[in-house]
Amino acid sequence: MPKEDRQSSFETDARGRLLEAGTALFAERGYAGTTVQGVVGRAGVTKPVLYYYFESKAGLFRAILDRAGRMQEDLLVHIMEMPGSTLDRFLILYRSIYEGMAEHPDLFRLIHNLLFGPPAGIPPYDVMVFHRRMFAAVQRIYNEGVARGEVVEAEPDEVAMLVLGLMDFCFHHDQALGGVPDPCRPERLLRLTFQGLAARPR
Amino acid sequence: MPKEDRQSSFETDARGRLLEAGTALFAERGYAGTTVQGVVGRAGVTKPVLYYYFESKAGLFRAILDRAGRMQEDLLVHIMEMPGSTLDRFLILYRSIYEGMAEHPDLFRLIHNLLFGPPAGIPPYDVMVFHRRMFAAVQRIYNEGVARGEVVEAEPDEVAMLVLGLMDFCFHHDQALGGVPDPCRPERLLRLTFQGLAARPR
DNA sequence: TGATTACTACTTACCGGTAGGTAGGTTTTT
DNA sequence: AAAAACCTACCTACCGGTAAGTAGTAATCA
Repeated sequence: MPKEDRQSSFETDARGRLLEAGTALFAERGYAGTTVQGVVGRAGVTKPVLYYYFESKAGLFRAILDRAGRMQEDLLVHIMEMPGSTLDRFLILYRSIYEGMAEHPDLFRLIHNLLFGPPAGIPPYDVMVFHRRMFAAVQRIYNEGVARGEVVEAEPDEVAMLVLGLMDFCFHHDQALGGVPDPCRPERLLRLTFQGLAARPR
Repeated sequence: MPKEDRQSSFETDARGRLLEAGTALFAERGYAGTTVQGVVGRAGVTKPVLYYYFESKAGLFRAILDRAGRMQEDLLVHIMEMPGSTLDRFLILYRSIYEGMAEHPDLFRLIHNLLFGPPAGIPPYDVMVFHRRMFAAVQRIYNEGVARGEVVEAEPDEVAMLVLGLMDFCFHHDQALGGVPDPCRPERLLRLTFQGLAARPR
């Protein structure tokens, strides 16, 4: 048995490569479209190694998402501590996300595909937590902005949809058309949107 | 052989039910996650009937998307003829889309999932046409608005991302959380955004 | 007009291939 | 030596797809 499921200890070579290969293939082909054969082939190990570290294909999937969830939490904690105006903080959020994307592109694509792709056919997993965490963060930033009088009072829920929808769509656009993932576009769009959100001085 | 592929003639019972069942299952489980067995089971026919009307699982998939493409074209032609201010026309666009969603929910979910879901694992098909058609329509509406001085000059490309990203995100939100698909939310968000887009009178 | 032919729309029964998963032995590390 | 890390060889279940045959009906022909 793998050492107490190795939740936080060092990744062995094989285990880490399986996580990486699984992330890449799940992101590229979806869960159902990914074969165990393909994952172990890409990881350069044999099949039973996967079943040794993760009890099943679904287990590998869960392990990948669990790790991603921890990463997202860390990222958001870090962002929520940043000072600045509401717009500044949203821009920091965007930039951090884009940095994360640059560092772990496959992982971000995977989450994105899970959130926006077909709902069934994957092992039971609350993928919506990723969404809810982002929503909560955006709402909190906006509410603090309202308290300081920086932005107009609006349904925080709807502002969050605007801010996140914009970013997700840019992300999707970047990776659908395999061009350059311009990190400035969401910023420009956000500024554009903010001209309607920011409290206008009389 | 089925009469000249029946592109436009009457749908037999079996053929129509296969299209419907395929749409529902592809939308729910994705292409790879959908089995031919499942489709024919839902359609209430036997397996070779699928291969009789469509040459393969991929053929059924293509037939569904081809039909959807024609429907989208018709819808957009109809919308582009509508008069009104830029905001009005965008609102009409939103409402038409939401009406289409109410009428063919599975079909819209399928397209949405294909556009935003994992890229590989489906038969070769230019799913991006759905995207491009919407983009072109929004850009045209906006450009006409610019010409009439109704809206500020901005990259039409970026405005389209704003307008479509907003709607897609609302759509996604509606169907991810299985609640009521409030057709007014995208309208409210659009108005919110327009306060920054509309040319402000001096 | 009745018999024959021909076609559409299906059915039952079945492939070959491959999916996820495992039994059990072997090497490597501690 | 004992535990951990891995391999070869294999199993069962089910996948997409097909061969071959048939009920029902429309067209053809003597």
